[in-house]
Amino acid sequence: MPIGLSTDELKRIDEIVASRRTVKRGSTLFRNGEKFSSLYAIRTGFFKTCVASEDGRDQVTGFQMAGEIIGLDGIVNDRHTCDAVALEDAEVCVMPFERIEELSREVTSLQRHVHKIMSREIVREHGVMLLLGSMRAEERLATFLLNLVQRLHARGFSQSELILRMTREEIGSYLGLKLETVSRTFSKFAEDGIVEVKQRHVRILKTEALREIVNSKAYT
Amino acid sequence: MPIGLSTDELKRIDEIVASRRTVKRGSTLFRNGEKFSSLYAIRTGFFKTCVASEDGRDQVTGFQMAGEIIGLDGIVNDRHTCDAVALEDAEVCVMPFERIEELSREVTSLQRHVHKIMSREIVREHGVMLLLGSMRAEERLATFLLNLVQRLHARGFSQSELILRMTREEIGSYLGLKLETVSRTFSKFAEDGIVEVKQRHVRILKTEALREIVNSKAYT
DNA sequence: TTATTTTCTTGATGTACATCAAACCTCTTC
DNA sequence: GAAGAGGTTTGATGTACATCAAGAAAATAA
Repeated sequence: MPIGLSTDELKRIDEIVASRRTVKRGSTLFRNGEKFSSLYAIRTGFFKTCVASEDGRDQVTGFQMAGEIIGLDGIVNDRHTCDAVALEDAEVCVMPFERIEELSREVTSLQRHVHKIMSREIVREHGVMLLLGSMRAEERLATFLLNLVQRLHARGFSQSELILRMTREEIGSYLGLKLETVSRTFSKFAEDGIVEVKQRHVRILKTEALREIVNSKAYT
Repeated sequence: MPIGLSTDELKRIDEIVASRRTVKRGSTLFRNGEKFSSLYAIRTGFFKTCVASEDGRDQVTGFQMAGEIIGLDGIVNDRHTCDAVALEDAEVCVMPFERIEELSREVTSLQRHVHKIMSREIVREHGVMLLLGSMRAEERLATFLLNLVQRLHARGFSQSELILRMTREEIGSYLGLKLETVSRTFSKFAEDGIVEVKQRHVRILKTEALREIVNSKAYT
């Protein structure tokens, strides 16, 4: 979280965290319809967020990892509008939103930070809309892999190796594809020598090739 | 904008508006890459926002009408990441973001309001992701029409009649479809007696039928 | 360990939508 | 008014992905 704050400011921001909470793999941090009270900063673990339509359709709206904030959806209506499910055992910091608002009235840099987090999420979703609205299966999966590995790398993990914490079906839901298509596209990438895939373990052999796939002029 | 504020608070919020700006049909309010400085409240007119990928693909991320706020995308990086184009002559209130932040440090209700606006946009985009990720063409167009007419109705317009301010291609981009598919789907709805379509003029004859299409159990 | 479930892969087939193409309509501009 | 451009409709055809299905591999439980 920290970005050029004085030690005093940092201390105050620490006060935001009311408590910690652990979430077992497979259980939810919050659920659609539940009362909103806090934002959550992920300390460890991996989450997915998903929305459901009235008729039971499901859409994964994002995957979140350590250092990222979830719960922003709840602010508008004081109720959460999606589910946050832990894909591996996780620990989060509980940050009561009231306290965030209170403190960000006093600490300008925190106020700015909160705004940026929300704006970042809006921009991220623009990217997903672009992906869902105009990309082909290979481009979607390539984009997904590059994004994931980039975020992991920023956290000190490998640039080329990653373990997927989600199923093919969850990847498919996020990318607007069926799990079979996700699987086939992985196989295609493997055949082409772009990645090595062994179940959830993925090794990227040719990052550049993935980038080219993303920027392929195909599909005007 | 107003929601249970004291007259004093309202007066202060008025101070936010630095100026008004008119945007001619077809020209941009802001553009990807431009320096971010202000949010804009639409007074009159109709906008689309769109993002572009590096390889020139285009995706309409939303259509905005009177009373709605655009520009939130610019907050993260101090630069806009999408284009806002007027689809008809428009007038907006220019609200310097610095001033918004300043004032929302003092006026709690404004702070809350700003947070809600951003959260609402996040939730809206979740809905679009669901649409793009899991709906068929008819469901997408039905959802689109219902959403548009509902927002217009909230502004005092008809529940059943509307004039589209955007082309079939722009609708298609927003819905992840080609313009031909949008056109065909309109024709299909017309054949089924659900709507009357004459170019940009649309009259909804059976709102309920549209709702059923949206909630069709088809496509698990 | 074995049993059971969940997840993943791969093949055969089907379909919704894209693409290509031509004609028509509407609005603008001169 | 004529001429042109942009937008829309509709048909014929193609294709990317979904669906259906079956078997293999892991993960989890007994």
